[in-house]
Formats: sequence, C-alpha cells, structure tokens
Amino acid sequence: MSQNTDSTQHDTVEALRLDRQLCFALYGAANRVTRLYRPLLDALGLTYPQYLAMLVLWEASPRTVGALGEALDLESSTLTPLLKRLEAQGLIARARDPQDERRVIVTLTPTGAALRDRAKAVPEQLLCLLELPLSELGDLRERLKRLAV
Amino acid sequence: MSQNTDSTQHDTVEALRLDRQLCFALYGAANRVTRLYRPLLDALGLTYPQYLAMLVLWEASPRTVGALGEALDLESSTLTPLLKRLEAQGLIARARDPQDERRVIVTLTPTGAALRDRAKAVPEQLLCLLELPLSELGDLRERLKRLAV
DNA sequence: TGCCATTTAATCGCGCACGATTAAATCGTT
DNA sequence: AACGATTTAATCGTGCGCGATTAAATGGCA
Repeated sequence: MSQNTDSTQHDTVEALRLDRQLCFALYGAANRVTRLYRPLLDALGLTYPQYLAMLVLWEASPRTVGALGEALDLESSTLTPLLKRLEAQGLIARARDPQDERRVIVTLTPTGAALRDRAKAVPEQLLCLLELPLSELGDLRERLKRLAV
Repeated sequence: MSQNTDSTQHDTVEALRLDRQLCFALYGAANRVTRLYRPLLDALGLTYPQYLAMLVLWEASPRTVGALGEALDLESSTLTPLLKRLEAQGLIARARDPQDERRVIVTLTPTGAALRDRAKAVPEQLLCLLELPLSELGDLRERLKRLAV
C-alpha cells in the first residue's frame, strides 16, 4: 500500500510538472515574443495586437468588425476599443454599413495604408531577434496553428 | 525597373504574410489555450496565470516574489497584484523576510497546499481538450522553450 | 560612521482579453 | 404588417502584463 501511495503521488507530481512545462512554454513564449516586438513596433506607434490588426487590414482593407474578429480570433469586446485607438491615430476609419446598419466597416486611411511601407522591415528585424533558423519556423508555425483549434 | 518594383513589392507582401503567420500562430495558440483552461480552472477558483503561480509554489513553497518572478518570467508589477488576490483567497501568505526586509516571502497556506489534490486532474483534462498526440507534445514544448530566450 | 549605489517590491497608467450583458438592426414566420 | 428570434457591435467589470517610477532596505567603500 505504501508503494501504491507513492506511485500515485509520483504520478501527480509528474502530471503537474508536465503540465507546467507544456502550458508554461506556450505562455512564456507568447509573452517573450510580444516583448521582442515592442521596441520594433514603438517606432510605428503600434502595440502588438494593433500590428496584427493592421497586418490583416493590409491584406484586405474594407472589412467588417466581425470579419476582423474572425481573422484574429478576438471578441468585439477586445476589438472595438483597439479599433477606436487605431481610429484616433488616423490609421483607420469606422463607419456603419448602410446596407446593414448592424455591421461596422473598417477601412484603411491613406495614412494607415502608407504605414505598411515602414512596417515592411519588422518581420526581418524580428527574425534576427528570434535567432530561429528559418527551417524550424515554418514547422513551428504549422504545429501552433493546429494547436487547440 | 517595373520588374524590380514588382519583385520588391512581392517580397514585402510575402514577408508581412509570413510574419503574420508566425507571430499570429503563437499569439492565437496562447489565447486559445488560455480559453481552454478557463472552464477547468473556474472549478478551482483560479485564473490561468494564478494556476501557473500555484504550480510553481506546489513544487517549492516558501519562495520570494523575486524567485517566483524568475520562474514565471514576470515582473513584480504583474506578480504583486496577482499574489494579493491569491492571498485574499487564503491560498498563500505574504510576509517580509526578517533577514532582509526588502524581500517578501510567499508561503502556501494549508488550504493552498490542499488545492493541489483538486488540481491534479487538470493536466489530463486539458490534454483531452487539446487533442494533441503525446508524442508531439514534448517536441513542441522544447521548441517553444528555446523560442526567444 | 556616513553616504551613495544597488537591490527589491510596490505603485501607477495604459492596453489588451474575455465573459456577460445590452441595444439596435435584420430576418423569418405567420 | 407584426412580432419574436437572430445577428452584430458596443459596453461593463475583472484580471493580467509591462514599462516607468517610487520607496525602502541593504551593501560597499571612503
């Protein structure tokens, strides 16, 4: 019985340690990468989530808030304030869709579209900071995309 | 020249798209995993970062705030309020180190230590939700740990 | 001993991130 | 046409996460 108890306790220790490593690795990596982006994005006046929103808009500009939320996997409770800040910076415009007044259409302003030129150096700069071989990058990305669909 | 311009523009598009995929995959995966933990941790009355702090404390209980911050890679500006909430729940105690009044020592209360029993089911539950083969898990963890040291 | 540099947490302000709720517009069905 | 269900953003409250600053204790050195 003493052996049984030991084994159970050992399993608990192992399970919790494993869990710590798994989830913590993801949590820590995300925090570290955000910190890595900060100095690069400061120059553009963007936060990391704002940069992500701009990346999505640079690919296709007039988008509804809902479509942005789908692309970024974010709720309107997160997006609405973020978009208001981008609007206050003059990078985007927000307007109700005349066809369907429930929707809000987000459009890049000329300033917002122009920011793309200054942003194009960011990916390479970040890659340098990451010190991750390009070969591993694609593989890691695919694994993460599949994680917790 | 037109070809040169096209090629440059194409590179920019590609770089920004790649960047979006790389950083976004990490960002999205971290958000999704946090959302996945939420219902499991609600039962324990913990948030995900609070759970991480408890995992660290369950491994070694009297720890300074600084040591916790090192283990979790978090600043005191994040940890102090989080620890105050754990203290308010009766899971930990915070006290100045008599040997060095600058330090604050964090100790598990009996309640906090006992919570470990109820938490031991969490890793397995999460693994089920993740639907990630165990074989991939360790590999992913190692890659993430190396990411952006 | 006295004094300046360093260490350590705490505080403050800002910007996410989310669940729950609300409000308005649209849709469907009768 | 009417009215209940659904869709869509916005709002609210809570809890991070961080950089910058502050305050207190300690250490080191003349």
